[in-house]
Amino acid sequence: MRIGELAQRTGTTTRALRFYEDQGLLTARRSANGYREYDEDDLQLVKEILTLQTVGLTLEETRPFVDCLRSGHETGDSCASSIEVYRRKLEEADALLARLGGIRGELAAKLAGALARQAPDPCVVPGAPRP
Amino acid sequence: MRIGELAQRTGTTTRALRFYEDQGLLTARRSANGYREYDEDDLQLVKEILTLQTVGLTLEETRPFVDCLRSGHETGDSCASSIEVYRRKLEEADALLARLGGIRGELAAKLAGALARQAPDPCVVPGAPRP
DNA sequence: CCTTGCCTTGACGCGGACGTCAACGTCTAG
DNA sequence: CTAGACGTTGACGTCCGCGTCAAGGCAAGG
Repeated sequence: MRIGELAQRTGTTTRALRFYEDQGLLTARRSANGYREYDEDDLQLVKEILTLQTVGLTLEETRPFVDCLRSGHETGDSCASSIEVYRRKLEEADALLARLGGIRGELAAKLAGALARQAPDPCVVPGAPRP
Repeated sequence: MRIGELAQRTGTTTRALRFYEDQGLLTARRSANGYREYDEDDLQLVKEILTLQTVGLTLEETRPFVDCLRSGHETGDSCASSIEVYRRKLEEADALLARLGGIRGELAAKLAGALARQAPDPCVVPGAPRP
């Protein structure tokens, strides 16, 4: 298949696919007229990349998975380096969750403080009919 | 005080302060030689900006707080528009936490799956002495 | 006088993942 | 023959919050 079809079947854009090629993640045979030609393996590879993107991996981080698929494994995460990336990203996610949770708390506190200052009466819920 | 001192007392850089000025968040009087001159109000204003940054607001989103301080209020969050920003960011944080939690779960599942495929024997912990 | 350290403006760089445009070749249907 | 849909490469734009020069002016100490 050509690039347009691959883009459509994977739900991405031709621009993205060419970009992946630039980054060395995707390679393409060329037909006589210079058009890129892809097969089912490429389809799987792109799907893998896109799936990994949705769970927060950068393109660089998908490289081990791509290499793993290229070296004949059935899944991209059959190799130790891929699993290592999973571990790292899991740690990153946990760290981010912790930070974000803290931030959420600070935000909530700031909001509460501002509301308290705005309406210093603690017994009346906002939306009082008469000032 | 001049820009270097302001930067030092707020824990930021002169470059950042000039950038804030570019964005219209900070204004400075000029002394005879063209140097920027700041007062204590500016110090508070910059501190407010930096604090808001740490809780995830973009510079653009700090603008209501800055305007609020400029219009004479004691705190930047004394105005309705600032409070509205708090609310929005709180919602954003919650949405992000939810997404990130989901992602974390997917990552954990992928890792577990990969490990299971790697060592199909569920009774032996990794690190077996003999293959 | 010279050096040092502060200040000025302006302009480009970065990371990430593409979008968008230019300017063109190619294939297919009518 | 021509229009339209597809493909090609290359290069610059986007967002954000500055960092990092470059190329100087200004003030104070020795």
